[in-house]
Amino acid sequence: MPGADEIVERILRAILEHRLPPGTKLGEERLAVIFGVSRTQIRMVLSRLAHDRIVTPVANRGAFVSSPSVADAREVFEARRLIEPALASRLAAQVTAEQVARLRRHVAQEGAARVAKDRRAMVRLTGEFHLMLAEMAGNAVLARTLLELESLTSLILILYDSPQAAACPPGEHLELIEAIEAGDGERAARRMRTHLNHVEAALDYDAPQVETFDLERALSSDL
Amino acid sequence: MPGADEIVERILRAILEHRLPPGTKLGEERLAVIFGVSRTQIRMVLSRLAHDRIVTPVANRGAFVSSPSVADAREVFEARRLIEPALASRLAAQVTAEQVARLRRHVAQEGAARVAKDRRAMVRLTGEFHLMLAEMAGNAVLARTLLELESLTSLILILYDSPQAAACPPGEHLELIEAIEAGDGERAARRMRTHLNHVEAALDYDAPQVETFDLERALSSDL
DNA sequence: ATACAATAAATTGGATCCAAAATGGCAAGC
DNA sequence: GCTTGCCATTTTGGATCCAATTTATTGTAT
Repeated sequence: MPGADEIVERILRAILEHRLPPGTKLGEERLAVIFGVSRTQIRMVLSRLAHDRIVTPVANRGAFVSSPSVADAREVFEARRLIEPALASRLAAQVTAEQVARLRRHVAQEGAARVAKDRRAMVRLTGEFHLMLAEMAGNAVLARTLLELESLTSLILILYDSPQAAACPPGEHLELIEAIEAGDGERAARRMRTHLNHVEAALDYDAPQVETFDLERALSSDL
Repeated sequence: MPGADEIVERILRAILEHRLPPGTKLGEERLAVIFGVSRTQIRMVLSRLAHDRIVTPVANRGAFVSSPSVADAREVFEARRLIEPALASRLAAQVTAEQVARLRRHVAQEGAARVAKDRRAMVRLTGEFHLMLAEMAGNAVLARTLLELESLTSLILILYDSPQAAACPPGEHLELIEAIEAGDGERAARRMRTHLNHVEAALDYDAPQVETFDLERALSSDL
């Protein structure tokens, strides 16, 4: 029987792995039996997720996985462009050989998932790469913020990414590691910035990929 | 009877105004009668605040207003140095005359509180100034993050600021506004950075002003 | 046959209740 | 007189219960 923190973790992980698309209803009783806890705990969990905008509560109707609007998406990427380049730069100044090795191993896994065409693993690993950088940079406050941003990014990708486009362009993580390993903070920051620009540029804000429950509501109000 | 969101707001405001020092016990029943709601709501509120590290839960003993460690404090200021200069720069590029007027009015209030030696108002107003900038910059995600950072800063000031030192050096907010009004993003970012450096430099990380419960725990582990 | 209305089922939102742990006071003993 | 151990009280942590709103279903009427 997991605690509230662990349940939050597992739901976030499910979102990061694209197992929970935007608009999914998170019924309290359902979750309670899934995790083997009481509804009270679940409501605690949903309250926290709602506080981080990962979940959107609708009065008397329950909590739904959020469907970030285009405006939300732009804000998330803007925030990431602020935080992550600075984080990469900081890491370049203090990175250890052991950390570089871990990053390289991780990127190797990404490559393996890519050739295996395991999209779920790919999405998870690319997301985890960014979180790994944040943890290594040694600022827990920012790492937590980035976990939130990464989760929202995951939802944004489902909504606005063209299905065949990779979550992160292939070689860019490796180039980033090289800049970090070389201790070149300026270059690392620049590469992170362009990397994030590429990810956002691959989105199509005009064509949401999934029928969001916003759409459903729009339809139902049409009757 | 306020909702959970409003109660969170009011507790955060109390922290920003230095009415809730670090280490204060937040008993559930106490809060429940204060806000005229049931304990269930309060536990929701405390759960959210704990999730943001504003409050620290101790098993079977209740929730306490957090006492950020020196390491925590450094991380908070590092995060603010990352976010706020970029925010100021962004605002400089899009600020309206009406917004500038609001900022000037706010700084005037700060000055009035200063001459009136109303420390509580001063602390609240200087904190609100930074939050106001974040809101005007038009990124809700970052504004929320900054509210969290500002609350933690408030606790840090109580713990490590020398009592007579002002929370923010007098003229710097005004200089910042001038740079923003001039549309000079580069200068605005630079001034914000030096401003935050001044605030942190005024701290004395070696001499906590209050007996934190971290200290108490250090003593009790001495027995 | 379709649309509408009424009723039944399910779900959320909130409060109350119960057990477990901790705190504080009290008495006994050193 | 001070410390130590025990018991009562308080408080947290969790689950259960109840009311209110919503959703689904069924029946009826046009």
